[in-house]
Amino acid sequence: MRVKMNLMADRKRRTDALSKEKIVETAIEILDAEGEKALTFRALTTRLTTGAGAIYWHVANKDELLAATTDAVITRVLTEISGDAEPPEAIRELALGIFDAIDTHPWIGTQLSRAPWQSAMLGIIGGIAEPLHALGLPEKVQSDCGSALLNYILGVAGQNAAHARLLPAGTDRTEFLKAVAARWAEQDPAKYPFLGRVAEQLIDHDDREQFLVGIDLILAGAQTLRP
Amino acid sequence: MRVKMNLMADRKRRTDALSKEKIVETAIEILDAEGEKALTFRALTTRLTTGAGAIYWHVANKDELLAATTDAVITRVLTEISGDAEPPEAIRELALGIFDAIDTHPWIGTQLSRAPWQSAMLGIIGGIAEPLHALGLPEKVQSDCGSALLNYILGVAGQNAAHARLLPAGTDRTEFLKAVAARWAEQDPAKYPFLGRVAEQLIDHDDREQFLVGIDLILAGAQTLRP
DNA sequence: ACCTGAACACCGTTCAAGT
DNA sequence: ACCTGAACACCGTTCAAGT
Repeated sequence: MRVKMNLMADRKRRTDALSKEKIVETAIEILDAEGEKALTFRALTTRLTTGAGAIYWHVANKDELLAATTDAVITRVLTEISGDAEPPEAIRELALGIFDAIDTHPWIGTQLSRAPWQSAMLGIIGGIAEPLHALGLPEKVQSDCGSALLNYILGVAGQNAAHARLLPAGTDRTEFLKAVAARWAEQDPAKYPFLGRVAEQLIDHDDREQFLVGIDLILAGAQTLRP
Repeated sequence: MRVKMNLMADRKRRTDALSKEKIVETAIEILDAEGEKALTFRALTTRLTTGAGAIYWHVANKDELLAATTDAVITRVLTEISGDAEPPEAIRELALGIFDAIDTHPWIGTQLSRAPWQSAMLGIIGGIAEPLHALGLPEKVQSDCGSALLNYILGVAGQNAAHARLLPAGTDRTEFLKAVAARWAEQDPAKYPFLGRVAEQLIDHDDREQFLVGIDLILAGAQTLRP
C-alpha cells in the first residue's frame, strides 16, 4: 500500500503532493499566525499553490477542516501527558495541557465550544472520566463532577479564544485588561456595585493559576459528597 | 425631547418607523425561529421592508447587533430575578435564569462565548459577585470562586448553543443523544475505556439538574477554603 | 485518482442619491 | 435626520475539464 503510493508519487506527482495532513498542518499555521478570520479557502489555495477543488478532494468542507485541526492539536496534547500521575493530579495535568494548548492556539477554544461530539472531545472526556473513576466516588458524583469539569474547561477555553480574538494581534495583555477595567469604571457604580473590585482582580491575577484553582474547587466540592 | 420626537414622527414618518429597538426585536425573532445562520442583513431588510443602509443607520455592524440582542435578553433575565433570595440561593437563581434563557434562545450561548466584555456580561458578573461577597469568604476565594462560576456557566451556555445548532430544528432531544451515544459505542473501547458509561449517563440525565449540581460543587469547594 | 480554476450563490458593508 | 437600493469585495462550494 505504502509502496504503491510512493511509486505513483515518483512517477507523475510532485513529491510534496497534497494530503489531508498537509492541508491540516497549513490550516493550523494560518490559524496560529493570522487568526481565525484569516483561514479561508483562498488563503489555503495560495499557500498550497493549488485550486479550491484540490482541497475539497481531501476535505469535505470547512467544518470538517476545522474539526481536523482541533483534533490534531488536542491529540498531541493528550499523548504528551505522561499518564503516570495519581488521579487528582492527572486531571490537573490534563486541564493544564488543554489550557496551555489554547494559549498557543486560541482558535481551539472557539472550535471546542462550537463543535461538540467531535473526536477531540472524546479524548478530553476520557481524560477526565478515567482518573475520576479512580477516585472511587459514587457514580452519580463522578458523572456530575465530570460534567462540571468539562463545562468549566470549555468555558475557559471559549473565553480565552474570545480574548485572543479581541487583542489586536500582539497587544500587551495587561494593557488590554487595563482598558477593560477602565471601561468598567465608567459604568454606573450603583448598577454594578462590585465592578470596581472585580476590575482590580482582573488586572493582577494569574490566569493559569486561577484556572487551576477552579479545577480544584470542583474536585473539592465532589469530595464533599463522598458518603 | 420626547415631545419633539413625537411631533416628527407624526408629521412625515410612518408610525412604525425604524429604531434600534425594533431592529433588535426583529433580529431576536429571526434568531429564535430560524437559528443563527438565518440572521442576515437581507433577512432583516425583507422582514422590516427597508434597505440595508437603513439598518446601518441605527446599528454600526453585525457584531453590535448581536451584542444588542444578547444584552436585551440577558437584561430581561436579570430584572426578572426577584433579588430577595439569600446569598447561595441568589446565585442558583441567577444561574438557572441564564440556563433557561439559553434553553429558549440558544444563540445567546454562542454570543456570550464569543463576545466577552459586552454589557450583558457585566450584569452576569455583578449578579455573581454580589451574593458571593455576602457569603463572607476571603477575598481571594471570592475572586477564584466567581471566576469559576462564570466560566462554568459560560461553558454550559456554549455547549447548549452548540447542541441547538446541531439539532436539525425540532429533532427529539433524546433521539439525538441516543445517536451520539451510538456513535460513541463505535469507538475503540481500548482507546476510550470509559466512554460506554459516559454515554449511558448522557442519555438519562437531567441537564438542568446537573447544571445546578455543578454550581453547588463549586460553591461547596469554596466553603472548603473558609479559614 | 487527483488536480485546476472559472463560475455560482450568498454574505456584510458602503455610498451616492433621494425625502 | 433618516431611508433606498444598487454596487463592491469577499466568502464557501461546485463542477466541467484536464492529467
